[in-house]
Amino acid sequence: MKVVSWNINSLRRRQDRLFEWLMKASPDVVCLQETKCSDDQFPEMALTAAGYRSVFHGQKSYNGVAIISRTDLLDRQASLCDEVDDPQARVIAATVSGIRIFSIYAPNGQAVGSDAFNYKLKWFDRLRSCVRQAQQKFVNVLVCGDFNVAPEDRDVHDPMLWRGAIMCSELEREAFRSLEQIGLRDTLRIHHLESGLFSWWDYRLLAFPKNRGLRIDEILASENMAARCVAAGVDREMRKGKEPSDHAPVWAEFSP
DNA sequence: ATGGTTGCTTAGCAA
Repeated sequence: MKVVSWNINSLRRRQDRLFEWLMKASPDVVCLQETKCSDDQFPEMALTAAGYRSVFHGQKSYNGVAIISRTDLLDRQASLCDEVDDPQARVIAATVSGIRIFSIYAPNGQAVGSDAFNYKLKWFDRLRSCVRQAQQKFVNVLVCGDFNVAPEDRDVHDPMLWRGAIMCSELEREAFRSLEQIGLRDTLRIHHLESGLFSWWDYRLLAFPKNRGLRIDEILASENMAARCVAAGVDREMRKGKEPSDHAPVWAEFSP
C-alpha cells in the first residue's frame, strides 16, 4: 500500500496537476493539506470518477485537509478529539483497511515566541493526546501531514542559517519528538539517514533549483506500521514544472 | 542584500 502526504497549496489551483499525478503514480491513499477550499468546492465527484473516495474538512481561503483513498474511508473525524472549537481546519482522520489515518496541517507559528508560536506548541500537545486515543483503539496508525517542523539539522539545507528559527527551534523539535515518544516512527528515516532530503522549498530566490529546502512534511507510523514500511521517499518531480506547489509529496510504502 | 514569490482576494495578510 502506497501512502502519500502532500501539501497541495490550493486544491483549486492545482486540481489538474493532482489528477494527472493520481493517474500516473496511482497511490492507494493521499493525505492533502492546505486545500484552501470549502467543503462545497471539494472535487468529490471528479475524484470518484477517477476511482478515489474522499473525506475532507475545509474552510474558505486557508488551511483545509483531506484524505483520498482507493478503498473505503470509515469513521471520518474532523477534529483533534477534544471539545475545543477550533475555527482552523487542520485535521481529518478516517480508517482505511483497519488503519487509522490522520491528515494534519500543523500551525506555521509565524515567529518564535509569538502568540501563533504558542498556539502551535499547544496544538502539538492536543495532537499527541488525540493520537494516543487512536492508539487505544488501533494498532495501525499513520499520522501524515505538514508538521511545519524540520525535526533535525539534517532536515535543513543550512542549519546555521536556520538555527533557532521558526520550524527549527528547539521547542518545536521537542514537540515533534513528543510524538515519537508515544511510539510513532518517522518513516522516511527508517530508510534514509542522509541529509539533503527536503519536502518544502520557498518559492523565492531559486530555492528549489539550489535545493535550499526543509523537510517539514512527514509520515509517522505506529510500531506495527513501521515494521511494515518497506520504502519511503520524496517525489521531487512534483516540485518541478509549471505552477507547482511549494511542497513535494512525501510517500511511504507498506507491505500487506 | 532585511530583499524575493505565491495564493486568496483585491490591500494586505499568510506562508
